[in-house]
Amino acid sequence: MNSIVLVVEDEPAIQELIAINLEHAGHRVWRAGSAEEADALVRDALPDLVLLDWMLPGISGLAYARKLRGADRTRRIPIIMLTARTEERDKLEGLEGGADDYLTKPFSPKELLARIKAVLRRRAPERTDDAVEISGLRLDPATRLVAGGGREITLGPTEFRLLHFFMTHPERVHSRAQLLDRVWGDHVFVEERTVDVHIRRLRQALEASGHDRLIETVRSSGYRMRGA
Amino acid sequence: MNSIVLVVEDEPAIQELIAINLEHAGHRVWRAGSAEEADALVRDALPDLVLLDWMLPGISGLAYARKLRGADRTRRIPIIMLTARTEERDKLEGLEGGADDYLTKPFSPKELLARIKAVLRRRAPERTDDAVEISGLRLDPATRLVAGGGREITLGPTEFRLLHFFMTHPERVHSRAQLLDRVWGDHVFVEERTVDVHIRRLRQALEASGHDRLIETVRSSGYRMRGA
DNA sequence: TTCGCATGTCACAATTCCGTCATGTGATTG
DNA sequence: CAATCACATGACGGAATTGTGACATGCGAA
Repeated sequence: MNSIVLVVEDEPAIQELIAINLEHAGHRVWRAGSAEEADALVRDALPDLVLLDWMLPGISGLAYARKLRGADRTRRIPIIMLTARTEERDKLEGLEGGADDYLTKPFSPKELLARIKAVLRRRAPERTDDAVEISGLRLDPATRLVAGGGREITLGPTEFRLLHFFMTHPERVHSRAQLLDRVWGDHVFVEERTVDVHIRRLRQALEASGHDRLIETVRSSGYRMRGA
Repeated sequence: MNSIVLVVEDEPAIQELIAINLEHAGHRVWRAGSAEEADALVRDALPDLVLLDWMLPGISGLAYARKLRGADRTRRIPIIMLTARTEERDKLEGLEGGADDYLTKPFSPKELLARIKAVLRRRAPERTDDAVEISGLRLDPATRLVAGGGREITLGPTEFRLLHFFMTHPERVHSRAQLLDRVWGDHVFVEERTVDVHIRRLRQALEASGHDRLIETVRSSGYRMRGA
């Protein structure tokens, strides 16, 4: 797993409790006591997920969620809202604000971790280290091994991440810009054509087992991996 | 076996009983009558496992478990909780608090030892003294002997621990930071590249029997031992 | 003390990988 | 059918990463 989670919570005791549990589960934790603090952190680098308290001094959690959803750079970050209220009304409002999930205090650490895992899997499955398999092509992040029909396949670091992303997001067409963003990462300045070259290298590596046909070119749009 | 076990128990008779049993089984035992005492010991050096009484004067066992889990330095230490209660609720809470296992008083020495062994095997198999063998390469912690295809292999202390760790965690990729953490141990201020040098030394030693090929470099990630 | 071994660090060599470009190829359009 | 467009491919120089030999240090045994 091992994701970076930004915890935005003004109550120190609760922040601490959450942080401890997350760290125990192998996540990296950034802490913020307010939306303003959180924003300062986000400006530097993007977390993989945000745990956001509903009630915050200054900008409210809900408002901050809207802000994150509003900006291109942060739109994709999964958000889980924390709240003491249990009313259905709030839940709906929270989800409308753009949260991916919603947790009512008090909650058990187990539940917290389960939700995080679920949300990450839904929104960013390439960040988990579960092995993926498609049509006899198997990729295992933990061992960093790729095998096609039994035979082992060697990939460079970038091709590995690229394939991992494709396999965790099959069927969908990804533009070069999207791929650069999600495989190369935030804040990179690279020619879009570079993607083509890496696609080429990936296909070449997959040729041995015939899995290169899984990577399809969608003219004038981008690339897509076949899921079956 | 020969692990260092920290026993945190306020009742002297029980502490004594446990300590004697553990020592008889070949473990080194540190004793503490409270969480505060335990903490003083832990500050100096890390035990391999903590036996933690649920009810303690001052900071409770559960709270202390949380604290251990909260700090980077102590997060990985296996914890077994001791309690007089048998209620399921407590058990769950204890496990959530981060305990690896849970022992209800009264328990037999045999059971205690078995649980310790099981927990160590699960959380830190490199701390048990079971012999390991992979592809004709055999390492026996008890006798500190390594043999490759019949021929004996001599290793320095660090290379031995490194190989032991690899053999107890095969296939997985380990980053240099992880290796430093788990092979070099606590309180190390060592360059990451030092790992490379020891990998080199280990490979050199394994060359004689051809087992050096089991240690693979995973560019941009770390190293991995082949399991078959 | 002196010797030998183990260790950590460095500098440099050897690889591998990456991003870019030039050019080729096939599809699309007018 | 020619012009154009989008992608494929091969090559290349430089960047990044890892391998390797050498050395200083520290520690314990002789």
